[in-house]
Amino acid sequence: MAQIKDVAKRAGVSVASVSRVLAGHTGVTEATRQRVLEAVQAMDYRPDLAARRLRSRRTDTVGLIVSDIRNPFFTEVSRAVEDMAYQNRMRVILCNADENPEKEALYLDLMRDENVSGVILSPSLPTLAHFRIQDYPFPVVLVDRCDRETTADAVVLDNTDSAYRLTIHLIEQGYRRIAFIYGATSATGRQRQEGYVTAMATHGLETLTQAVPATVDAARIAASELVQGSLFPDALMGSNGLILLGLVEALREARLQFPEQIGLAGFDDLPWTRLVEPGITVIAQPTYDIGQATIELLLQRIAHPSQSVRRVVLRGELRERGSSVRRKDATL
Amino acid sequence: MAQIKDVAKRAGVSVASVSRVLAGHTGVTEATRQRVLEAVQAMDYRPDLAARRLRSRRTDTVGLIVSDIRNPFFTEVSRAVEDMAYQNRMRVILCNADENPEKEALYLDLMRDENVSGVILSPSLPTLAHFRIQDYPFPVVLVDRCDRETTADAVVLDNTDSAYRLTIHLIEQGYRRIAFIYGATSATGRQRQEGYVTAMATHGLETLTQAVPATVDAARIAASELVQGSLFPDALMGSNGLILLGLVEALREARLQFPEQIGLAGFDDLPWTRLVEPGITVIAQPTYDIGQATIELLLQRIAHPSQSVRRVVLRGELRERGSSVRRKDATL
DNA sequence: ATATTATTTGTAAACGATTACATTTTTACT
DNA sequence: AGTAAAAATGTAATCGTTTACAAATAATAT
Repeated sequence: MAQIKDVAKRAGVSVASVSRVLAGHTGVTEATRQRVLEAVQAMDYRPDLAARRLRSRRTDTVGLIVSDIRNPFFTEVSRAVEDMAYQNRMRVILCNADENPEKEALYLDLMRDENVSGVILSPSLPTLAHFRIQDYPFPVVLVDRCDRETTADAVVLDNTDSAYRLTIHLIEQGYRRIAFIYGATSATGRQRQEGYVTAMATHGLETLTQAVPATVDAARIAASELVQGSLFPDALMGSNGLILLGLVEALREARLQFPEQIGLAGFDDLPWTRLVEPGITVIAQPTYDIGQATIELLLQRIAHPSQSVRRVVLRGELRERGSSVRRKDATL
Repeated sequence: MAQIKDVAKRAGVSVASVSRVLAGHTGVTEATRQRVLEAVQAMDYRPDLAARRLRSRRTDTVGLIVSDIRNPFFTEVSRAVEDMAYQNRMRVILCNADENPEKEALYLDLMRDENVSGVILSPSLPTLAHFRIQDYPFPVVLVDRCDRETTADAVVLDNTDSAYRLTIHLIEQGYRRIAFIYGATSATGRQRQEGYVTAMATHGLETLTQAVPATVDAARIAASELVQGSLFPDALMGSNGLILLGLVEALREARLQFPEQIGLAGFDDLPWTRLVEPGITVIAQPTYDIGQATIELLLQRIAHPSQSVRRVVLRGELRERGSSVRRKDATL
């Protein structure tokens, strides 16, 4: 492999000049720039990243720690982050924490070892509770999950508002005993639950909430018990795509038709929500935008470490489908 | 930050000894080992990875270049790869090529720059056609996609066989004019098409195939034309999960009920295939296993660069559901 | 006890870039 | 033309490890 000194020799300049040209620095004459570029081309020279990183003490790498890569929300966020990162000549190290605080800690340690320029993190609830930005030697931008207490850059959905609007929609459609099943491991689930509670309160309705681990199976089991128990909800809401999936499974098992026998709505406009007849009413998240906004915020923060803390809140969009149409016996 | 010389000083040994202990080398007495470990602990010493990589010329990093991260198949494969890699103290750089050969080339270059220990690649068709393992300075293991010509380690489904079995299943259920819609960008789609063709041939049936870009929309449009055209297929098959999704959308648009008016089957047992009444018959891929087998193969190859080329073929599992039940007018 | 070998330790030279600083060349101005 | 200032270039130190090699110590055989 060609080294910088070989390139320098061929171009008839010093290694410093080669380095300067490649770094895009000014203070190098156009003539030498051309000769260097030509030599680089001719020898197919590629700088050794390890050497560069050692000397420059920068890695131009960002870490992306997602809670659960199987959740399509995070898949799409990752895609956006990756696209933008590589466009900005940054590398991405992707880690999947599986909603496990220990894994999160492990990966955050790893990011320190890798000396990354910054990290994007969607923290589990325990991690978020203890999270202090100053504990880390790199900028951190939270995505999808944060709370009022944490002072860190973040990009999130308007969780409480969206849940509020979704709940109001159900109420307006005539549902009264609406049950809210939400993921207990994330701040997001909680905030959506708050929006639901607020909406129910404004109409003087009794709340019926159930926290579960954020998995399809857990949601299915919880929903099964709910619909077969003595509480008789007339509608179910799920706080995210996985949970919503579990709810549908439970309704299928219980042979309950929606919206005829029970209403249904939830978060995340996944492809299948349109296919399950007559379609499921959801709050759609602008997932790609969220990812894009997050990496942009991180890059800004890296460029300007002392700029004030920012929180970007994106609005969810209500998509009405058949699962929540007005009840025949509605009495508003 | 503490450096190795600080640790050495505190432990009262040379830097070489510290390095040896940390590398897990033999030839160091238990007493010094303890003192070093103690000092490392006390000072919270973390070796500088850039320096280590520069000197040792190894990165302990593998690259994972997937064709489309939105495809749940690759999500699950990534998960497995990541799990296993970190268990073996390896890092993973994940790249999403979006079925774009140029992006693939770009990322493969990047892998070279990063001096990775090895790469896992699911190549697009053009890349696969030109692929020669000796063009790369690192081991490459193909996943999901390879053909008879390429001599590289690979982990794949028994695509042709699975498609054959799935087609035979439909034929046995009484379907005759079966159309096969498959992704044109991957070897996988083609091989599955072959299996379909073979199965049709053994029963003397006419084939009806349609190659499309591997997206939901492309599949939907192609299927719409098919079912509304003059060819009158009595069943549709999709070569993967995204395409299958497009088929379902097309049938919904055309208001065609399955299996009553048209049969349906495809690849990938995605969560929603159970939910769309009465369930869709699919070939389930052992996705996590595939990922696991792939990274294991890569690690082996890294450890033994000259071992003979291996191809691991995993068997797909036919899951019969309502979308392919026997036609009333079946005349076998 | 001494010679020989095996083991453990230490010293110093890499690894391949970036960059501070010194030096040379060019430009601008009197 | 001569000088000061600015710009371009080059030299060599540096980043923090690993590891080849030399040196010291311990173990074994005579």
